[in-house]
Amino acid sequence: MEFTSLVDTSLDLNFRPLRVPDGVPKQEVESNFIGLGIDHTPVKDEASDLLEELNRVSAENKKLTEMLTVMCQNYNALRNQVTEYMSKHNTTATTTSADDHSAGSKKRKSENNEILKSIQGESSSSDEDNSCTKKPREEHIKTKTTRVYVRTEPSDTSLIVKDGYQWRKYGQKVTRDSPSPRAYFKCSFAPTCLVKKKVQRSVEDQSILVATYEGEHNHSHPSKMDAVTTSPSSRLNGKSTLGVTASVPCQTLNSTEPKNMLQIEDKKVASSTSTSTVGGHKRKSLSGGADNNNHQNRPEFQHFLIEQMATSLTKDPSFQAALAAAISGKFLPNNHTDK
DNA sequence: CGCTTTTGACCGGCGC
DNA sequence: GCGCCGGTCAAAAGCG
Repeated sequence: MEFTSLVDTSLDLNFRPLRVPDGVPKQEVESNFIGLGIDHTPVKDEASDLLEELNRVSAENKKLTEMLTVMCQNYNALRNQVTEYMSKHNTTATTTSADDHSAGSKKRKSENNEILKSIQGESSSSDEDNSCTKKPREEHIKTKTTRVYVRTEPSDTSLIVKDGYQWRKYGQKVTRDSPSPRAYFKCSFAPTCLVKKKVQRSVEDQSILVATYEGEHNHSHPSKMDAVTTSPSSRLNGKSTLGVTASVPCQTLNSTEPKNMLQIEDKKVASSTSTSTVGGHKRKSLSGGADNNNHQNRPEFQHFLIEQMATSLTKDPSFQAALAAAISGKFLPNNHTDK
């Protein structure tokens, strides 16, 4: 992505509420009413003003929705660039995800193949994404696998990753890959939702939870449907909070603790990415965008990048709402109904 | 009482 | 064919 698009990402958020949208000047609207022969009694004037205000707000709402969509896309691009930038500034970025799994003594062949596929692109189900293949299996359900790394408190021994969705734990196993058990979750928000989640502690850093999401939610994010009340499962543990909607094209981060989110590794787009390890944790770097290295290495750009990210977050209404909820919950624990 | 979590049993795939 | 292993099931326990 181009550098200029980064500017658009957050600057568009600084919308002016009183701005007349869609290039319809306010006075033109007024003249339209005049042209329709609307009587200019005070009551009618007030009604027309309200109508005009309603139209303006509706149009503005529509435009904001579009802006939010663009912002999501730009945010993803920005995040990828940051990830790439960080990976290039870490000389320890040498190992791949396959190395990550090689902690276990003996590796099963299929597992290695799966890892290899995940690096190269995707498992057989998403090989159809390559336009060069013409297999009739394109109607198969594409199981989208997303991996999320979440840093938790060292004292937190639970395997709960709070992402806003409702999960029901249906199993726990101790695998050979890691001494810590692996927890299996199913999405319990919608009975028809078949999304599964595996949560396991990182081998290198026990304070990092590795959540692997399989499938896509066929429902909207619960936090979007009810931003105030939290799900029962999400109330259980508020230590590692993040929001990831892997099912939507743009991964929306409604995180109240953005620093907890270390990485989102989306296997579906892994064909254009390569995984590497930064500081013991895997990082994703895009294969493209290397021509931006020069200005990305400059401190000005770093500062600008940080400012842009901060601006994007602080201007984001959802982030503000989440932050307010988090703060009110932190300082006023008895203020909100907990049950 | 209903939902969630726990946990041992079971199943199927894979390697030898 | 056997054993290992990851994933899933389901009954029991826990919890609000």
